[in-house]
Order: sequence, then C-alpha cells, then structure tokens
Amino acid sequence: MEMSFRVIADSGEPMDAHLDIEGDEFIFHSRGGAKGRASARNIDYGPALRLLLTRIQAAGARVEGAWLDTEEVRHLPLEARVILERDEFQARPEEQFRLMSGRMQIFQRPPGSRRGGSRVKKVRIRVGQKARGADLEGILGVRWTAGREQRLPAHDLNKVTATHIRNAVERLRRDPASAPGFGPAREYEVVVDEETRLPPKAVFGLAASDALGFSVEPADFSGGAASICHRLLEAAGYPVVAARKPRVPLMLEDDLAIVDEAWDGWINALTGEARSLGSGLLWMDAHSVIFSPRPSDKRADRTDIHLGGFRHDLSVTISAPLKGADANGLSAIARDASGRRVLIRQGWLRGRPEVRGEQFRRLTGLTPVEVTGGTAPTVREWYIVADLDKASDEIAASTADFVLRCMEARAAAKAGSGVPAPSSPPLTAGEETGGTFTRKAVTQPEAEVHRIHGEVWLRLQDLLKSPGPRLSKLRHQAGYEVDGVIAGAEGRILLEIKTGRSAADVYEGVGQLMLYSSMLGLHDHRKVLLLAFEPSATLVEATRSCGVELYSYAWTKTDDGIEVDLPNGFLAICGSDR
DNA sequence: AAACTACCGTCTCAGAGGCA
DNA sequence: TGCCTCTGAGACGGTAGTTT
Repeated sequence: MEMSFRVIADSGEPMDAHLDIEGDEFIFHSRGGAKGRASARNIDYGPALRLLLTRIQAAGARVEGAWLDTEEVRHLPLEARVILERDEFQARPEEQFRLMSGRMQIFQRPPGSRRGGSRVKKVRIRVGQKARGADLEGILGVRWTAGREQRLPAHDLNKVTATHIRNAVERLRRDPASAPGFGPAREYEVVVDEETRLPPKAVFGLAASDALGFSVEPADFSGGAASICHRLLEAAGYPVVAARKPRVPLMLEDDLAIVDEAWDGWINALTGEARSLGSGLLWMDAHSVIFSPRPSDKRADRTDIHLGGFRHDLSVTISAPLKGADANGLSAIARDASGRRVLIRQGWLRGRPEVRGEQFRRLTGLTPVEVTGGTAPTVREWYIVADLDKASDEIAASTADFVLRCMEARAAAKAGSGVPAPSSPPLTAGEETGGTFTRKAVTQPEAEVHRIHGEVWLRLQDLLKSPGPRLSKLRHQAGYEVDGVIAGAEGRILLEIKTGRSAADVYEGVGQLMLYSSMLGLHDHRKVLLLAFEPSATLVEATRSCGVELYSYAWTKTDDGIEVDLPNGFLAICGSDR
C-alpha cells in the first residue's frame, strides 16, 4: 500500500501520519504497531487527524462526510459505514474527532460489547469542491513523500569515517554553503578551533553523503546528544558542545492569546515527556523532575505548574502569565529577534530563605537575559526556562535544568543560612467522613454516592477506639495525606484504603505507601493496602515482595447506610479483638 | 514460511467534575 | 489540596489475513 502524502505540523515538522488523495477525497491511514518499535506506523494518528479537521474548517472548505475505509468494510456501501455526517462537520474539530473515533470503535462490534475496537482505523473523508479554489493538498497541509521515509540504519551511518568527517569540516570551513538543506547550528556546535564552530548535522550530513555515495539529507539521520552523528564526530576528534546562545534582547509578547497558546504548548511538552504518579503528580523520568499542574488561582481556565514537588520547601512554581507583556509577572512569554517564543521566569524564589538577584545568579549558575517591552516600576531579572519552538523533549530538558538549578539554589541557600533541609515534620490531618453526597447530573444522571472510603475508615476507627484512639491520620506539610497510621498489636501500621477495583488502584496504593513511608519517615511501619476486592494470589505475592501487605474488605448497602466488613487477619494485626 | 498490514482487545492514563 | 468517580482516548501486545 502506498502512502503518498504526509501531514506536516504547523511547526513545519513532518508528522508520522499519512494519507492518499483521490480527487476530492482523502484516505487517512490507520495507526499500528507499538510506539518506539520499528513496526510503529502513523503514530501521530490522533493529533494529525485533529489538525486536518481544524485546517479544513479554517479553510472554509465544505466537508461532504467521513466513512470508515478499512479493507474489511470496503464492500459495504458508503452509507453503511458513515462515521460523521455532513452536518456534524459544523461542530468544533475536537468534537468531530471525538464523534468519529467513538463510532470507529463501536463499528460492527458485537451487540453488548461496551469496550474494545480500534479508534485508529483507515478513514475516508470527502472535502467539497467549493474550497476557495485551493487544492486539497494545500488545505490539508500535506507534503508528497516519494523518496525515503525512514532514517538511515545505523550500519550505514557507521560507514562514516574520521577522514570523511575531516574532509567535510574542511569543505564547510571553506564554503559554509556547501551543505545545502542543512540549517545553522541550533543546539550544538562542532568545535573546530578557537574561532570556528560548525553545525553538527551539516558536517555529518556532508561526511555521510561522501561515505555512502548519495545525497544524505537532514531527515535521514538524528542529531542530538546520544546520536550516532555526535558520537562519530567526537570520535573523529571534534568536540560537540552546546551552542553559544546569542545575547539578543527578548521582547515580551503582548498578545495574550499568543501568550496562552505558547503557555499551553509548554505544558503539553512537559506532560508529553512525563508519566503520571497519580494524584495529579507527573514524573519526568529522563530528568528526575516531578511536577503537578494546578488550576491558576489568578486566572480561570489557566494552569500553573509546580515543579520539584516532593519537597515543597524546594519546589518552584511557574504560573500562567496574567496578561500580555506583563513585566511584573512571575513568568512571561517573550520572542527573540527571529520570532521564536521563549518561556522566561524571574530569578526570584520566594519563601524562606528568599533567593533573588545576585544570589540567584550565583547559586543557579544561570545568566539573566535582557528583556524589553512592557512597563514595570522596577527592573526585573529574567531567565530563560525553555525555547518553546523546540521539540518537546528539549523543552522538557531545558525546563528540568532550570528547575533543578532553582532547587539546588534553594537547598544551598538553606544550608548557607545554617538551617539544614530536613523534611518537614508531619502534621495531624482531619478525620475522614462517611455518609453520602449527591453527584450532579453531568454525563450521568444525578445520583447518591456513598463515601465508601470514609465509611471504611470510620468503621476501623470505631473498632480501634479502645483502649484509647489508635487510628490517626498524618499529613505531610507538602499536603500528601495518609489514610491511616495505626498503633497495632505487632507494631505500627501505615494504611492505605482503596475503593476502586482496577489494577491501577493497586499500583497507586502501593506507590502511595512507598512514598508516604519515605516522606513521613515511617520506615518502621508495616505497609498495608486495604482493597475492596479479593486480590489474586499472584498480586498478594508480588506486593508482599515489595513490602506491602494486602487485605480486602467488603461492604454492603443496608437500609441505614453502608455496612463494612473488615477482614479478621487485618484486625488481628491492628490489635482488635472484635 | 516469513514478513508485513491492518486491525482488535485490553490496559492504562489523564482530565473533568465534585466533595471535604 | 487530596481524593473520588466517570469517561474519553492513547498505548501496545496480539493476531488473522495478505503479500513476498
């Protein structure tokens, strides 16, 4: 099967999403394979299809309809495989996508099967002719791909020798235009001598063209820190270093819509490079930085980001700009001379002790940038957090670097003031409550919801009341709250109660017990996870090997509420003789 | 027979809405 | 600010069918 066109993102980067064009219709290809594997195909299916729908609408083009177009259903007449009606293309692109993917999933599923089915199938979309005369290719923003699609294999790139590289360096030194198609250095530079620095991809591209006997282009190989390109350049005796940033002044962006869009892009980049730890916490593996997005308390619908959150006394907030060109804000979006968008933050860490000015520069090792535009009573010192026109991983890396430097500065400032930085002593948290609350009708009808979690807690508290209260709750100063700490018969117990029944609830509970045990210094406590279902022997075994004991409770609805039945084994270790 | 294509089915995650 | 429930949607192993 040929896949003739490729979707190009607004940034100009080609996406992994392909389509064919047939007259006034385009066929958008399905996604397949596991991400990261060589077999992965059309991995950007979702984002790309949304983008296409947006572009069609933006172009004022008329859409005639969308149909499932997999081989399996091709024999069916068009009207039997509609996934979006003509009228529905009036809806917002996001809504169109939602409708289409939902219908794709349930198409021809056996009756009664609520789940299952792919949402990433091949679809055919017809765009009407009255599209302001533009051709479909132009409206969709796609590019014809005739040649190579993949990057060159490593064994080809490894054919590049030090001699090829030396020759390439000499050619580029004599004539910087001798590698057409390659841009100037952005992230890294090849150090040739004191005066001469060259773009690594151009050097390697030229060397590879020489070695392989055909014109190697930028898309044929990756650059970046761990790439074969950098490795071979270094091996040939040319150090590759981070590019020296030009010290051009930045201009504060005053259009709030652009600021907000850039802000959202930044958050997306971070989120895309992280995985969830539950409870709104995200973890960037690659950079060892934790963060949590929180609704802004200054602006509705905006999100602030708190980074480095395990230790709130070391964390850094980057809050959504309140207005355009706000030279007084904590953070802002600015542009450099070439129009690139940059997220900047003031070099001012609040709290005790406060870190700002010269101390911030010294402790972080960062250099402030010159920023113009906007008016403020005092001059602010701005620092670059991330260049937002870069790839997500680079945005995340740059943000993480900024945050880690801020955290180090905070820790150093504390240490310098003679105050060590121990984790804060835990506080006692309020008791749980049971009963019910009414869930308003949103997507589901209004309903009474029982606070099972609270009921279990109250039942346990009741059983452990005598002699003297032995169930308490602790709360870390950063806000993390433990379900219970029990002075048990055979030692103290750290308890986490889960009402959910999914594997994710178990993962979350085990994770919470690990984290809380460490954060609250409760290393000598038995870690107990109380589940609402009977775990399998395998799960019990696996969690036990992590140092977590599993017990399950049961609850039943009675006339006057909820009756909770706690397991005897668990009550025994709690010291209840019930 | 191996490799590839185009899906399916399930797991998992993330966000919204809501409560204390 | 943490946690709960619900829901949409992405990730990804698995596999039938097709092509080489």
